[in-house]
This record gives sequence, C-alpha cells and structure tokens, in this order.
Amino acid sequence: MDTPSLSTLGQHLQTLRKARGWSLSQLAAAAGIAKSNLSRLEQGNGNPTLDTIWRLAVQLKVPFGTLVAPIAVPLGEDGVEVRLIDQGKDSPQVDAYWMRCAPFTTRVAEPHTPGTRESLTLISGRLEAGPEGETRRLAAGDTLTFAADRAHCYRTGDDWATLLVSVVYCGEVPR
Amino acid sequence: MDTPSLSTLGQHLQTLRKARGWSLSQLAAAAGIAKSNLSRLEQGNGNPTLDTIWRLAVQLKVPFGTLVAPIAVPLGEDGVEVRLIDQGKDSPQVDAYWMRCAPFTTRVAEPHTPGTRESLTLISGRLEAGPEGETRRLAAGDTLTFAADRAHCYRTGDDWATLLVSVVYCGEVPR
DNA sequence: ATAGAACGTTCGATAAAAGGAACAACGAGA
DNA sequence: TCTCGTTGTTCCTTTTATCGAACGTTCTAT
Repeated sequence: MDTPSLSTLGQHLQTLRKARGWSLSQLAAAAGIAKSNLSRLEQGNGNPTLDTIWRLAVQLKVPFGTLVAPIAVPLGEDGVEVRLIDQGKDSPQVDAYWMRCAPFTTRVAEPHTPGTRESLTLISGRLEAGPEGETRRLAAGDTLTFAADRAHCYRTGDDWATLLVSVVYCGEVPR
Repeated sequence: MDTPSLSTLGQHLQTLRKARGWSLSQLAAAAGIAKSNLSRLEQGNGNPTLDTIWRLAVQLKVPFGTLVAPIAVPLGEDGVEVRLIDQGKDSPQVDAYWMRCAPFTTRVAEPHTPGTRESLTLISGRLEAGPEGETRRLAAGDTLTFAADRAHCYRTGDDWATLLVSVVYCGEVPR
C-alpha cells in the first residue's frame, strides 16, 4: 500500500464524475458540499474529511475504498495492482485480494507453501492464468481454481483484467 | 450502503487497536498523529481527515475501506452485512461483494435474472449455501458456483462466516 | 449583438480538525 | 510509602478544511 497520493484522488474523482456526464456543480450540489471544495479536491490540493469523501462516494455509487485507493497504479514494474480485501482468521488461512492487470502484462508468481490453492474470479476483461503450462483463458464471470504450490502466472492480452483472488494456505500457516 | 456512522468507525478503530495489543498512545505515535486526536476518534466524536485515516490504516495494516465501512453491522433484520467491492464494466456484468453472516442466520435471496450465476469463496467460518434444496456445506477456502436465477440461501451454524460473492449476470443486464 | 445561465476557479470568513500540554488514574518497582 | 512511567481524557491553541460569494468564461437563445 503506497502513499495516499492526494493528487490521485483528484484525478480519479474527476474521471468518475465525467464518466457519469455530470458537471462539477451538479455533483457538489447532489453531494451537499460546496463546489469550491470539490474544485480544490479535483485539483489535488486538499485533504478531505471522511464526511466529504463519503458523500462523494455515495453520489458516485462507488465502493468507498475504490475512491481513495489508487485505481490504476501500474506499479511501474509489472503493470499489476493488488489490494488486500480481507484475511480469514480460521484454519486454513485465507487471503482475499482484488487485482488488476494492465494490457499485455505477464506476472509470474513464486510457488506458495505446499498445499496452497488459489481461486480466481474475473470481474472484467480477459485473462490467461494458472500453473505454468496449464493456464486457462478466462472471460468476465469465469472462475478458476488451481494448485498454487507451483509457479503460476497471470497474463493479459490487449485488454485490462480485474479479478478477485483468494489464496488458501492449506499447509502450515507461515505468518 | 448506509450512513458513515462515525461512532462505528470509533468502535472499529478501538477493536483493531486492542486486537494488536497496542495502547492508544503507541498507535498515535506510530501513526504520527496526536493522541488527543485518536482518543476523540475512538469515542466517535470527530470527522477525521483522509490523511489521518490513511495513517491509521497503514499502521493497523488494514485495507483502508475496511476501516471506515461498518465491519460488524448485523443489520438488525437478518444478521447479514454486504459490501460492494467492485463492478465489472464488461459483458457479462459482474458484481463483486464481500459478505459476512452472523451465527445462526439464514438469508434467502430472491432469484436473479435468468442465466445469472453466483460464485462464493469462504474466507473464514462455516456456511451452508446454494439454491434451495441443493445447498452445500463450505469451510474456509472452499468455493461454490451455482445458478442464481432460482431462490437461494446462505445459512450459518454456530460460526460466523465471511466470504466473497461474485454475481454474474449472463442474461440481459438490467442497469 | 446581447442578455441569460451555466460552467469551473479564486478569494476571504468561519467552523472544525489536528496538535500540544496538563490532568487524574492506575500499576510497577525501589 | 513514594516515585516513576504509562494509561487515556480534557482542556486550549493553532492550523486548515469547508462554506459562501464574487469572479472571468463559454455557450445558448432572444
């Protein structure tokens, strides 16, 4: 997890607003905040209050975290962004991630501990994933479960890919 | 998604802190904020800044959205809490949810549009779910996919259940 | 051409969030 | 017992996020 990057929030805010065809004034009025405030936020200057962020998230119908978390951070290196959603507290240990891959990206993951399995659910885009040599092609809505104690990879073509990943550590739990 | 419920944030903040065995003073110092500030937040009075929330989330190693979203809102009625994680923009339309069910709870969901399918991944706890009459028992790490164009249900025993739910609208997309 | 309405920005005033110090309460150790 | 350290709370001060109004632009319609 990186720096909050307030300027990112601004760009993101503006992108979402325009995607809905709304004017700055409209959104500000609908959210019940001053448009001067929203203007400053979109410019990247400012440190909004929880109340303000919340009102905007509600109007934009965006799941809160999405508003502030960098939505398109190609992470320079490999064009993949990963966000931890939740961690199970039972045995076996389960980690849930939200993941986004840029087009024409290949990410190779090291083998996890023996017995570990991964389940993928593609939210949007297209993705080829699985253990090396046994990869499958996935479209939106598809799911795939495979043994993750071998090297495995995620590969995109000319599309972005957004997916849910859950990692199940069936063996001993190294934490 | 409900009201931000600032008091919820406070309780949640305190729960997470104590779960890590930290004192208020320690957390405040580590996060680089005044302890008076943190004290006020935990009491439910206050409307923290994005910067403040972020610093706390980083220290608590919590995926941001989790901090502000009501984590344990039994929703009075049915003891089930649902949070939207992401929405796909392709066809078929995919909605990704995080869901948490209290013990001894049964939630019956209305049929979705024809062709709709659901995939579940249990993060922790135990859950019995699926189309009425064809429910399966799931443990942490298990996944289940079923047709959701029939009435289906989620049922817990004496355990909590946390899971990922992805809904795939294969038919026409009513939006 | 011109009046009107909308757009997004900038500015000063105000309300409020964050910081800092003093506080009582509690426990550990000499 | 007495001291020292830490706990979390409650003041007061400073900083700043928010508001409201005025501003220059642009586009439409009269």
